[in-house]
Amino acid sequence: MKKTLKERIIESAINLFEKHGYHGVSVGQIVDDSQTSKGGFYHNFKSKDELLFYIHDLFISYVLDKAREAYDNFDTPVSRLCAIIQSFTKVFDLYKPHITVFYQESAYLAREYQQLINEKRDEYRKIILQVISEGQSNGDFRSEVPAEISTMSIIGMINWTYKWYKKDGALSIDSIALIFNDLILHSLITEKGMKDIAAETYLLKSQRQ
Amino acid sequence: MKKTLKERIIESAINLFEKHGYHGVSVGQIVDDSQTSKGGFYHNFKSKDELLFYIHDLFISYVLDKAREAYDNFDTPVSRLCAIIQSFTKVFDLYKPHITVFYQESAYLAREYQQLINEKRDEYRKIILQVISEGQSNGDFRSEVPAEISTMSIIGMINWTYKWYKKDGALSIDSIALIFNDLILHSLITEKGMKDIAAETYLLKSQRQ
DNA sequence: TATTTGGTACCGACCAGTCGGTCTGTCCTC
DNA sequence: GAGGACAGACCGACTGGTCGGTACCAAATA
Repeated sequence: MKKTLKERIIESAINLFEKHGYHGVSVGQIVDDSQTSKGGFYHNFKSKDELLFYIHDLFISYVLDKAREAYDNFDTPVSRLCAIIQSFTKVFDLYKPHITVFYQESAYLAREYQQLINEKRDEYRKIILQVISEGQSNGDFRSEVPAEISTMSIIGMINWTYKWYKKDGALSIDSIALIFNDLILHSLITEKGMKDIAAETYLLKSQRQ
Repeated sequence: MKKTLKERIIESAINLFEKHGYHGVSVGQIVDDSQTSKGGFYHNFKSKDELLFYIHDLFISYVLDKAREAYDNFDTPVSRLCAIIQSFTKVFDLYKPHITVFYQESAYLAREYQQLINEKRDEYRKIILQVISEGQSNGDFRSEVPAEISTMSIIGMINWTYKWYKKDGALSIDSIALIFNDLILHSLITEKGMKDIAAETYLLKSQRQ
């Protein structure tokens, strides 16, 4: 199937935005890169602002779906959390430019769009919070740490990946996801949680024992 | 001591940039807010770019100093790491607007300035990497996890604070710093490390045992 | 002491260029 | 022949930066 003009514009925009930032790229440049015209652009988008929104929405909607899926497909806090971490981390192979734009340029979203995005972002956060809270209730996760802070720590730790991850780097995104699982589980889990379920399957094997 | 015009300009700029982003604020607005003129501005700064650099440098230099200090004042991996985490986290009370600008707008730094900033940022990262590596060598930290990833995870987790931390929120920055210590230590430390030193002093007390 | 000099800090009207966005027109399809 | 998809010349607003000028102060001169 041939790419529509709209898709071509979005693709050009994402790549240019990732490199030079939203304000570092003019509509004229996007139009050149996607081989169209001002007319073609404004036929498909109400404004440059709306284009920025599209890019945001593309990513956050995808990642939110994945999180819901992960939640539904598993039934313990540990397995759910790990599934979410895995899916979240793996998104970087596919959506790194989107993510970069998402976190660098979201301040420039028009108010109306910002709200729509924030709702989805909050819902995403709530899913993680929910999983951690459930884990604290059933004793799998330590209760000394406020679930809100754990949630933000996890999100921060994974999101930050966009600052350093290279697709052709030494570590694949899958191994990075495993490491994140290991780090996060170690920081949250109780002794009970460790025995309770097959948590070891989510941990890296030690070379030392 | 009276504030110099340069200081006033920087202060205005930081606050405006935090709210509206670098590109959302014109030199004219900065000039109005700091009660000066275009002339006054360009007498103190070569360009708007240079002003952005100043703000970046202010923050990264401070935080780098603090990390060196933390390293020098302690002599075990665990205590050093915790001191760095503490000092890093506490910076948010003082420099949150700087940090916001630092991470949202660094893409727009001119190449020449970007390099200067990157050098300091890399040095900072190296200090943390060094501490973790030393801990892995002496057996305090687990060796299953690559030190590079642990480093980036820590940095990401703490940096992300700028997205959600509110000065008048439920948790003080000091308690947040303690929680970070707890989470990070749990994720890195070995059983030996736990016994070896008084690592408990850095962990939150459980309510359950 | 009174006056000149020179340098620094600052002022604000102004400019050239760029940007997002519009509008009229053309082609192509149904 | 009507309506959607796109082309591209064009516009007004605004931006970063300039430049001739002023206010002020300390040192030099008389």
